[in-house]
Amino acid sequence: MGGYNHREIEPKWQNYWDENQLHMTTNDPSKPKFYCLDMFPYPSGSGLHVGHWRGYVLSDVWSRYKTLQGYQVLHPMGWDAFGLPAENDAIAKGIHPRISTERNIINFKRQLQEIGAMYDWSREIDTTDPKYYKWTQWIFLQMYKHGLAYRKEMPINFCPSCLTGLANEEVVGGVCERCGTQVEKKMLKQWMLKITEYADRLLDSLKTLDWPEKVLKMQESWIGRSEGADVKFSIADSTKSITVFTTRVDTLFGATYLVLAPEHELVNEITNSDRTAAVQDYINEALTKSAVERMASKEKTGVFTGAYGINPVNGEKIPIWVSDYVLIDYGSGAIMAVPAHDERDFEFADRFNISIIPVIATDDGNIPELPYEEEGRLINSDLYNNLSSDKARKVILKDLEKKGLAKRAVQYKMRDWVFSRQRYWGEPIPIIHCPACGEVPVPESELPVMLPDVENYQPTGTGESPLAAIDDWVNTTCPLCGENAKRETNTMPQWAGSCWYFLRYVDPDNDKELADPQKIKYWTPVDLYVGGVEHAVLHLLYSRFYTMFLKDIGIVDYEEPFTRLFNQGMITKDSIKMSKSKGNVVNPDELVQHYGADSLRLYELFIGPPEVDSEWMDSGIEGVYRFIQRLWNLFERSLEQLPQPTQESEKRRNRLIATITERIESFKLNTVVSAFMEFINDAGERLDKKSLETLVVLLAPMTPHLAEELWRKLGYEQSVFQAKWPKADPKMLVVDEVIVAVQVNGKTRATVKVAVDAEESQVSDAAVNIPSVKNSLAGKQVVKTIFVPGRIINFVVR
RNA sequence: GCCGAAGUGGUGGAAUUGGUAGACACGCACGACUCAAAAUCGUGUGGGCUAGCCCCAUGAGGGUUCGACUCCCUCCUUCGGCACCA
Repeated sequence: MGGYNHREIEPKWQNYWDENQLHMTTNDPSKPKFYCLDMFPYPSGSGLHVGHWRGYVLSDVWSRYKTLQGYQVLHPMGWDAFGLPAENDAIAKGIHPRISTERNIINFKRQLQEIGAMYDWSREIDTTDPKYYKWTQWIFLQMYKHGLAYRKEMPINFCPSCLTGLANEEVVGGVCERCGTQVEKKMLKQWMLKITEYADRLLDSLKTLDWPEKVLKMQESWIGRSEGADVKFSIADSTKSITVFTTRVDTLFGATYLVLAPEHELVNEITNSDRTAAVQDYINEALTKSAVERMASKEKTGVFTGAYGINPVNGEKIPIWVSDYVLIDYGSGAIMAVPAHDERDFEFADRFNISIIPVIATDDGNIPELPYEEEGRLINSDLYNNLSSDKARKVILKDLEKKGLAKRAVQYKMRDWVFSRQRYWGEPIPIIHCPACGEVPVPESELPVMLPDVENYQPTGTGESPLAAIDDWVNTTCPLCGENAKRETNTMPQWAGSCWYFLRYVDPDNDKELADPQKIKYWTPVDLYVGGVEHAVLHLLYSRFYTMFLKDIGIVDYEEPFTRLFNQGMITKDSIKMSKSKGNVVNPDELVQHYGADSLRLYELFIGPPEVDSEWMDSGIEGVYRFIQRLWNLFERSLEQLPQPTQESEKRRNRLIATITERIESFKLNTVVSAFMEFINDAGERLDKKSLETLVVLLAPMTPHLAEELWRKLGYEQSVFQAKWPKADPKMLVVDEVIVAVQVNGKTRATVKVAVDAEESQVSDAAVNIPSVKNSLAGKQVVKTIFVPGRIINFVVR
């Protein structure tokens, strides 16, 4: 007999699991499978803090729970190891990113092993391993061959600090998501992935996902589908025309001017000669402004081109302006402006004295205050007057369609994905540029295109990556004609490796294909995906896109990679996110040392509802540590002299099974812990053997080391994870006595203990005799009695 | 500005087809053990007063209901997302 000593038992069982390979994924096709995946981390130099652990504990609890339920569980871990921090480190200290990455991985792995997580390390993957990125490049080639990867000269978001182009998704509020520097627009020839081709599929199949509402909403609004029409405005005294996209065809009669984005290709062509100087000045100014400056300017700016368009519904001549409030990369880069019914147009028209014609009245026929953006009834619209907005849209569109002046159109906010980075530490894009043959994909047999060593990691900032300086790597021969050619020197973004990694875990060493089709079929898609909500759009959208593409080329047979998603909340300290720079990081290593991994695991669960942010309190872990000790002592006491099970203990035991199972299933893991605490508090001096056994198995997913130790104390020779998750006997869950609340006019005056199936009259008789109830009823007349069996009885009195 | 989530003791939180608000834990107080402390164990702990068979109380105000943390309306605060997307 001795006190609870985690320092002894935790290493012991970790070694045991290791030696007996208990965390290796089994291969028994007769069993149902469960694929439980963590978002793999970027192995940073700062190591893991208790906030990171929350998700890992959660997924581990589920993996162990499913194992106990007889599932064959795949629970792997790996490294999303390409990325800027390692590269910036390399620039600053001259350490090769591979060296620092390897060092960081060792530390991460040690920490993960210390929580006792049941990862199958034989399946560990690393996105920077050529054996892995060979397939990242392979997927790119397939996309290229299917016309989904293309190169385009375009103004992209460029971070002057990271010296690389960024995807739209990586720009948050006009600044670089990574370093917070204001991004600039820069014309660069970029590799793009045609994610917009999948826009509708990405939107539609959101419906099929068991994901947090919030994430679904974010993806939906990111994709930003809107339905409307392309309407053609011919240009007066010209053969050209301007097409605009609008969702409000019903307001066409109110269109009093047109606006082109400064970058619009027709601007120069249509500008009147006497306006050329003014227009040029305006464009030059607009183009040098950053995105932030463009948005920040309070006042609308613009310039008249001197040209006029013809409104297709009434033949009116309306002026054509240029303004930077129209975006070149949405719709056609041109709009029809309806100042009466659009706030932005109103502001602009007001400033430049352009006429404002209301064409929508409220449903009761009043002309509302302008700008009025709601729908209503048409006015000033010729033969369409009096139609509702909805009806008018259909009719006007139909009439214009007949004349070939409009057609139904759909636009998305989502843009194609800027896929190239001018950085070193990423997957080389497997393309060769040949003066004669043009872009030539590297033959699949020559993959991977290895990332060469360089002497200088410094980005050039010229639109070329540091790879461009390595002549013997860049210079190669064309796979088609054999003549001298050059390699593509851009690399892929960090997201590339994480788009498909869930597939690689099922067959990580395969060098013939991405993964064995049988294994893909058996294990994927992922049943439960656990990670932070910060990836709600970026990673999860890209990964869904990749999966749909892989379905189209026959690699997988489903559209969605992650059936169920769970976002764990952040753990804060002093109400702010933990970070090294804020100096508020709680290091798990010391806590493991002091309280043990089981206590830390338990506190990570107990701290609060797993999906919401929770504040870290050092005293909190004390509480669960004490609980574990009380539990341990209860075991020791009980084993000295085991009592026999009683009807009462059996009921409590079965109720515990039901409660714990239900709460794990519904992810109420904080209340799982409190259920155990209540059980122990009610247990009395000793527990019978059956109760102890049940308790140990139920605890095993949460506190695996402790459970394994106690399982041996109960006389078992095998791992507790070979045991079966118990099932509650429904007969034992029925209660025969309940406490019923007695209310008078809805106020609880007393409680009364009655048989569960007691009739109203019985409860009523017992209730009215309770002094406090009697007093409340005195001198009053009971007009109504509400009786909810097993819950309340309420006397309504007057 | 638009969309969404949340607001419960000193603290973290529990309670949902509307039915005893505050489980469980932290903290605190008192007691036991001890020379003492720590640890441990036990008891108490939403607020108020006139101390009861009382009143008030789930961000504020209203509503529905026999009964509201829970449903509806208005507002406040905090957090998250989007933001000149036509």
